[in-house]
Formats: sequence, structure tokens, C-alpha cells
Amino acid sequence: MARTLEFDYDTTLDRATRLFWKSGYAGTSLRDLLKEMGIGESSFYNTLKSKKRAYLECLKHYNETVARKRSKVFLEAPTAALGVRALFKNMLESLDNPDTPSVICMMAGSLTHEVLDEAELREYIEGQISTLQDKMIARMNADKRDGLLAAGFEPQLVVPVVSTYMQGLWRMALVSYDRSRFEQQIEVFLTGLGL
Amino acid sequence: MARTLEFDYDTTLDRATRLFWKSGYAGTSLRDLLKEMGIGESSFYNTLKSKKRAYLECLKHYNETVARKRSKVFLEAPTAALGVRALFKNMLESLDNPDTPSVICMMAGSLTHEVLDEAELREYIEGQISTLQDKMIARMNADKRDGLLAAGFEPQLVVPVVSTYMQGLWRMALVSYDRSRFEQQIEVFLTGLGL
DNA sequence: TTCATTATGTATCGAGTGCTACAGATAGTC
DNA sequence: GACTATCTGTAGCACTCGATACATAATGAA
Repeated sequence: MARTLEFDYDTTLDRATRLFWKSGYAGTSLRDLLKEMGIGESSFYNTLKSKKRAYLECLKHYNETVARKRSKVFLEAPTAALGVRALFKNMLESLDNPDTPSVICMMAGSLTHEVLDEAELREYIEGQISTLQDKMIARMNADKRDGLLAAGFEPQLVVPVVSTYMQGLWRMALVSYDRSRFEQQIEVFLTGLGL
Repeated sequence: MARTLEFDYDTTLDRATRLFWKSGYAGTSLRDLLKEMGIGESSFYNTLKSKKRAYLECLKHYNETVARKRSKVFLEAPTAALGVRALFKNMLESLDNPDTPSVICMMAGSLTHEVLDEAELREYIEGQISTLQDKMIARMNADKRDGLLAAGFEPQLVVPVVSTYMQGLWRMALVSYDRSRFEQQIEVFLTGLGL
């Protein structure tokens, strides 16, 4: 009934995601984006509606790929404590991997001044963070019942701390990253919390 | 011998600082800046040299005022442990204070993608962070000798963790801030580290 | 006063911004 | 082929960006 899309949407979105991830929202111009995606303005505004919406779409795509793997890494570990450790290990591997677009997680990188003005984006990020936190809390509570975590250990209090600390690590990596130092401080952090 | 400045440099820089602090580097246009400062292009480029240099100058100004008070808050506490607690309290007060330009510390807010491309800025931030960390470590070591901190407590390992966690808190506050929740997780964090 | 020096206001630069209008190309339906 | 519907390339929109050119105004030393 009508003309078909000439480009593959998923591939294109993936490329856009890598660019946004690397340079952030403000640091990525529409021209850069189009060049990377290999499409023209018309195709862009036809599928995605604006730059802002495109960013949100890319962030969702990021979550369904990279971030999804992370939560899988956590959930598939034999215990919650090991799961948290696996999360940090995954983070360090990402930092060491030269193929990673940016030194910072796209979700973490999205927590900027600009976010405050974009309600939809902020709410999405907020939701994603709390969803992951809930998964971690649930898993820890299960471990607690199984006696894998101390009776005094309180997941709903500890998890936000872990989550917040990770945000900090992503940021710190921007200014100076040294694997062994990071491993060292992560160890201090985790043992302090009883993980 | 020559014409004198018609505006007060310090006042003007202070205004610029508050604007940069509030909206970030990319989020602040030169026009906004000039309007807030109450000067023209000529005066701006005569004293500060470029927008980038202006931002760095403002960040330094921020450190000499706001951040300086913070480190004072830490150093003047009776013990290092109380000093760290005072730091977090100061942070919460800043978050609660409606007169604070931004919900995020300007130093923390400067840790963005853009920073990576600006060597001078990055090095400055790096230096400031490690300077504060060194002060904290020194103070803790003194407390340790005085028996105010456990013998097993290792300042050079713990301080980076505290520093990183604070960065994370500033970021988290951007998306959702609740004082009592923050107090709660800070308490969990600190007691875990033995502070 | 003369003069060099610096400060300021105005106008504008060229480049880049996100975005849109519009004509033409491509598809399925009749 | 005619018709409708969607896609795409090109050109350009109105605007903002950071930065600059230049004439003019103020200052103090000679």
C-alpha cells in the first residue's frame, strides 16, 4: 500500500545509540547523528520524531541490550553477594574494553542538569533505577531466608547504597581510571557492607 | 594610564558562577551569561578570554567559596569520623536549601563527557579531588594514631570510597531526592565503613 | 593638552543548531 | 495505468552559537 523503509531500523538505532552514548545528548548534533545512521533528515523525523525522542529511544535500546546483560549478570550469579561482585566486575570489564563507546554507562551519563527539564526522560531513568534496585532487593531477601546473608543484613537499605556508589564510580572513571585502584576501593566498599 | 573597569570583577564572576552552576557549561549560552553578568561582549572577552576559560575561572571561584567551606566543615570537626558526617550533613543542607543554584555540586556537575576533551579542566578537577582526599586521609591517620579510629582502619583505602559515594549521591539527587532516605542510606554506608 | 592605553557598545561574522517544506521516488491496491 | 500512501533527498528555514572588528569613550602619564 505504501513505500517501505529503505534502512534497517534496529541497526540504525543501534548506531545512534553508540554515538549518543559516546558523546552525550548535547555533544551529539543532528548532523553527526544522521551521518552515523546513514540516513537523511526526512527518514529521521519520520521514524523518530525529534532529537529528544530519539535520545530516549536510544536510551531504551541501550537498556534492552547493555544494561539488560548487566542485570542478567547479577541475577544469574549463585548468590546475591556474588551477583553484586559480578556487576562491578562487569563494569570494570566495560571500562577496560576499548570497543566500549564511552567510558561512562549511558544511563549514568544521562544523569545531567538537562535531565531535570525533561520529565519523561527523568521518570524513565528513575523507573529503571528503581526496577533494578527492586530486583536486587528481592534476590537478597531470598538469600537472607536461605541463610546466605546475615540476619542483620537489610537489603532495602543496602541496595540504594550500592546503586549510588556505582553511579559515583562511573563518574570518577571519567576523570581518572585505574583498574587496580578501582578494584581495591570496590573491595573495601563491599566488605564494609557485608557483601 | 588607561580606562578603568566599569564593573566589579568579583561580583560579576560570582553571578556567572551561579549560572554555570545552575545550568552547566553546555546549558549556559554566552548571551545568558552576559545578561546575568550585566556586561557586554567586549568586557567579557577582555577579562575572561573565552567561554571555556570563563567556566574554569568560575569553577575555581566556586571552589574558593562553596567547596572551601565544605573542607572547612570537615577539618573543624572534633574527629575525622564526625568530619565526614558533617560533610554529608552539609551536602543535605545544600540540597534542602532553596537558594542553592543547582541541585548538584558544581564540581560534581562538571564531571561530564565534555570534560574528557578539556585537559586543563579535567586536570584541575582531578587535582582538587585528590587534594581533598589527601586532607581527609591525613586527618584520619592522625585520628588513628590517637586511637580514635580502629587499628584496622585504612584511610587511604576508605577515603576514595567516601569520595566516590558522594559523587554518586550528587547524581542521584538529580533524579529523585528525599532527605530521610538519603540520611538512611548515608548512615548505612558510613557505619559499614566504620565511620 | 597630547598621547598612549585600556574599556565598552554596537554591529556583525561565519558556522552550526534543530527542524520543516516540498518535490520526487517507491510501494501496494484497484 | 490510476490512485493513494508512505518514504527519501534536497534545499533551506529561522534561529542561536561563540567570537570578533571597529569606532568611541574614559583614564592617567607626559
